[in-house]
Amino acid sequence: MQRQKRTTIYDIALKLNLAASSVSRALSNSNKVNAATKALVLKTAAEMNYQHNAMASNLRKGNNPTIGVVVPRINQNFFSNIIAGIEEVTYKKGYNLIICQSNELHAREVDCVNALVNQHVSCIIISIAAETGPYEHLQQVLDHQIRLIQFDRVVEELDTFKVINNNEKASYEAVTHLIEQGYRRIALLEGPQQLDIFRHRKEGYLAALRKHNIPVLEELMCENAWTKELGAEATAQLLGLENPPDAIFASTSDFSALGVLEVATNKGIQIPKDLGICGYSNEPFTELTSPSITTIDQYSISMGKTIANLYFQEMEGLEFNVEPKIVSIKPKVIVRKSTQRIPGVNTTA
Amino acid sequence: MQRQKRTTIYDIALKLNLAASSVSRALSNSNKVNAATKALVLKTAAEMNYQHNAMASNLRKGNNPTIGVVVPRINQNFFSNIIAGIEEVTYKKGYNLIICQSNELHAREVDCVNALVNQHVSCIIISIAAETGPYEHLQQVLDHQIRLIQFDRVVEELDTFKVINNNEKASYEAVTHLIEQGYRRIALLEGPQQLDIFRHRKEGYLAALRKHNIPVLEELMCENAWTKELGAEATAQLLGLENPPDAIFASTSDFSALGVLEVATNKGIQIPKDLGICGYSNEPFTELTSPSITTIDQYSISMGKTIANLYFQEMEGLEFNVEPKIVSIKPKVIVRKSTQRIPGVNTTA
DNA sequence: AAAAACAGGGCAATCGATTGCAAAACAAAA
DNA sequence: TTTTGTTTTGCAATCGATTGCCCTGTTTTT
Repeated sequence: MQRQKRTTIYDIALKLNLAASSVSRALSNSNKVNAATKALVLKTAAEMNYQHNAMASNLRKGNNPTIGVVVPRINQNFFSNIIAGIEEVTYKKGYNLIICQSNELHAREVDCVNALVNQHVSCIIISIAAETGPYEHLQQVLDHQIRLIQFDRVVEELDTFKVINNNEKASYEAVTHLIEQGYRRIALLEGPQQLDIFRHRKEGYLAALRKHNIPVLEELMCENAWTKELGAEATAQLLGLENPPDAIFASTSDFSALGVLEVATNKGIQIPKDLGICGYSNEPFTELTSPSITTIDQYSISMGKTIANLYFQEMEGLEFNVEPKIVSIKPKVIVRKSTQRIPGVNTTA
Repeated sequence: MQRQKRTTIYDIALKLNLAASSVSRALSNSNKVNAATKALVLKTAAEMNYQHNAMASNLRKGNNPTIGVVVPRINQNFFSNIIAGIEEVTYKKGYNLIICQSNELHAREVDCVNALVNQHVSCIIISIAAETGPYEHLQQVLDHQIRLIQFDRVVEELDTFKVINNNEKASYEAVTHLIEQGYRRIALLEGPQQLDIFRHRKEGYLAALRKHNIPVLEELMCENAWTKELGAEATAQLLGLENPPDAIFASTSDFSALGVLEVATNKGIQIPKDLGICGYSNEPFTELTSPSITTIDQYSISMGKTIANLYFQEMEGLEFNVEPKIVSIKPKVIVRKSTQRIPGVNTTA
């Protein structure tokens, strides 16, 4: 494969009998070059089909206006919204976005992070995989003076910028809403407890129960029910109890809640009358099920923007050793039919 | 901001009293360097926290193992699945993925493409924006010897590799299914006709009607009904006709079909008995509505893989001027309740 | 008219890794 | 011991753009 050489500033310089430095200055619109020359260079560059070589430029300038993003799955509503939000901001700043997915695997996450460090990106934005492991790779990022922002699922011990949802608070409010609707035996579907977000959601659940003097029952808490299938399984089990729950809070995801809904519906259980269901994430489909599912919106697109802005406002070009900020976003409970037993009463917006 | 210098191969060379070239060879596992030295270099590199500089390397080697992807919207199910599929393949090949979204705007698409050309990416994968315009920017890509793969929404005139869905065929089959179910006055919700995909879908619709000797009625074809809102509007209008349709094929998207469903349901129309509804894309929610919506699956994740494989199998490292291939994928009609009037009869799978 | 300020442009080093070629070191063959 | 062959290593150019410094005219100031 013999690709013909691209036009470089030297080619332009040669043609115009100029020095490459002048061409470079003309192209970067420096004021150290005559307006006429500038125009000539620009014109010639266009004619010769010149394209700026970002690799060479970045190498010389020692910085790469690129941000790397590592998420568990690109095609998950929450994450693709986050990415869209980030892109919206980085695009305006002329930054590129390199995207990787860990597929929830720790080894792959490490791989992705290393590739990004090799690229000398300016910043790495990450939400860690469910399969956690040592976090040396993240420490490495910092050691290499690359900015690091963790979001949603974070390694708490690691002292970095973070953008998180106040999962505990959201969870607390969701459960409070259930209680206000008269539910008393509220089951919890938990996610993998090695992830902080799921621990926090559980804490919110427990806090709400305690606050209202409702006993916490071990039998009503199901570990690792974070897919539709696992949610369905857990539900089948819960509904088979001698004293089944009157509400299920699928704190893991709306998919899990969907599993709950299907099993319950198949059993002929009336929702919300006999069983309340609350999910998490405000996936688009929650509005469309029958009944529609109460859930928690995480403002994912705007969260993505917040993350990117954090970089540009607090980190770009500034000292490396500033005190990391932690931004906490309060998610919002979206009340829908799956939990509305008492028509008039609504939870706090 | 004074960031301390990163370790380079020169630093390692200095420390070990070697030449940089040897260090480079050791790190790239060349067989032109002694095993002992190799081990020593590797060890020292690790100790000194060395990280390979991809920018310098790519510059020297004159290639950038990176693929750029431009899509209208990152957070649209179809596209995020495509991206996930592409990533799956490129990750294994050690390629990076730069993602941009055009937001359906032509100017922004041009911007994104230019940025990718500047980066000297190896390949650009694109699905064009709804707001079309001149396609010089794509011609430019080819002029710069960068591989170009168009997918889904393509500029037909442009002679490049393409991965497309056989929209006409899919559409034909969907309408045929409607006819088999006894629907006779089938309305069509069209998308922007400057996009080839929507033209093809319309052709499939027309072909199916003709094939079954069903008259084509202008009043049953609605232009530009490709969002939920527009779909709803169009439906309201259609159902107000003296002779309303008995089925609506929302060839634009499932969102549009959702609009149809809502309006029809609100009017108390029985689905599928009095009105059949068919969407396009197999969005996850189509399974969840009541009734569930018949739609067309585009195998998006596997399509993403196909696209990436096309690059690696047909283009990477090969001659630039090979005859572009066009891969056509046949989407599949997913029959659900919104069109099943006759329980037994099913369409071809 | 001499001095100072400034505009415009060129020279050459630099960013960090790679690689063709040459040199050195060592082993094997004559 | 000399010659030939094979490893191993070093030298220096290269990829393409940027930038500090210097040089040459021209304009402004005194």
